[in-house]
Amino acid sequence: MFKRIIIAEDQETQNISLQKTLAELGAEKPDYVYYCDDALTWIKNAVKAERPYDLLITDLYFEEDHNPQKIDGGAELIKAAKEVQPNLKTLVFSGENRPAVIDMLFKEMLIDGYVRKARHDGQYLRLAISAIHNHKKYLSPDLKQVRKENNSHDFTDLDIAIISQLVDGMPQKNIPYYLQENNIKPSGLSSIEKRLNLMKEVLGFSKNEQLIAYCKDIGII
Amino acid sequence: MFKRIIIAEDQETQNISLQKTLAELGAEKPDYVYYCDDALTWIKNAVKAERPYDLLITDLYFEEDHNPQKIDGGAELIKAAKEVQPNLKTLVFSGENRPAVIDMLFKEMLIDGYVRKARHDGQYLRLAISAIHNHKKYLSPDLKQVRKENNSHDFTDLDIAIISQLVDGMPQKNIPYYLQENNIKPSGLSSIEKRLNLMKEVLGFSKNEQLIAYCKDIGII
DNA sequence: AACCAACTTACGGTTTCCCGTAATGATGCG
DNA sequence: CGCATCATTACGGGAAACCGTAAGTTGGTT
Repeated sequence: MFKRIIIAEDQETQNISLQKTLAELGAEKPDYVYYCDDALTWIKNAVKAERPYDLLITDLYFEEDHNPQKIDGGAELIKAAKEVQPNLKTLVFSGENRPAVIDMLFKEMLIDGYVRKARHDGQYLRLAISAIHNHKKYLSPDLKQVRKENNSHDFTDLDIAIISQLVDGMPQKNIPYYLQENNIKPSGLSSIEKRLNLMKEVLGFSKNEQLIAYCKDIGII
Repeated sequence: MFKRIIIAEDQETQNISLQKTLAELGAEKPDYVYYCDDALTWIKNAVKAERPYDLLITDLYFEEDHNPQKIDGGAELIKAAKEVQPNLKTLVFSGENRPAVIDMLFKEMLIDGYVRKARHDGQYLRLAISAIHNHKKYLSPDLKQVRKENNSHDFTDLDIAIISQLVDGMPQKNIPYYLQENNIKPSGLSSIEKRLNLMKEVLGFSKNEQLIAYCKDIGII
């Protein structure tokens, strides 16, 4: 089993139950912090002291408070940590269930496991840690289902840019200027209209208002 | 301290940490369930056995799985539980932070406390349980801030009807027919336009899309 | 270079929305 | 009743969005 584990999780009760779950697994008492910056500091110090961590368990999203942070969330923390210690194993533990986000973590951040905060998360945490210890990847099973069900539109960067601009109050006819300035490729007004039409058609909507509400529901904005 | 507590929380790790937090408070070992229906069953049985619970701690949203439930979430559970046992104290423990939703819980469900799953939730849980034990209401402080900032518009039934229709895809010009059928008073197209303008002006918006996103954020739709 | 296919943009007519103004209706008070 | 005030509705010009079609671009193939 892992000797040295560090937990980055801002929610007090989650942090406690993570510690308890690890204890049941026979892991040594893990270190735990409530801020990303602290996590990186500890990881750096551990490397310097030649007692590096074996595993980082981190949430994705941390709430802001009166303690401003340089590192914004779990993804950035993983990136920074791997620069200090490339061989560090990483397990993400978060409520996030959007496939696009989780795919990115595995493909770009090269994380070793993802467990979603959901019904059987304790059990899956144990499986994940065991799998990672055996140099395997792990994804909690509740996410594989979501992927099948989700027969919905795949939102591209362009789609999200358009919707974000609408939500920010930009008139549709002015969005082309914004897209050009940000080097987003199709930037013509017709392309924007076509894109909006496609999204609404696929989802069975007739008005932008419906689309905005839907995007809020599934959390892409 | 409370003698008999029941916890309804589907997330395994949260459930564990709730139990641990309660144990630290000197409460007796609470009962805990992972489904709303089970919670109600236990509450009913406890009443029948004349050993009723003193406090119900529940999440708001429960994930669906292969175990279909009659009771959909924490709000319905509270309503059903109070029909069985009107004097039952209730504490909601959820990630929800939309003021409209939480206001509804206090005003309509008459809950005794709300603690948001966030940074210091363990500490606030202890304060909440203590406050409720002393027959006081409790709201975790991270939410009071949100409320102060929220210098917002007071949405009338008309406002909500208009916005709901837009979100359902009704063209603005057809909303008067809907309002007449439902006996909602000002139903002229001009009144609808004026109302939308007022809402947008107060909130500093220029487009309906912004308004929809805002209403989703604060939870009135 | 010529060609094709797919993508992107431009253009116009129509509908809807926006917004200011005016007319109508309801209510209260002397 | 007459009048004032406020809320609601009707109207019309102009702007924006919608939608189909045509023109232009790009990238790959022969």
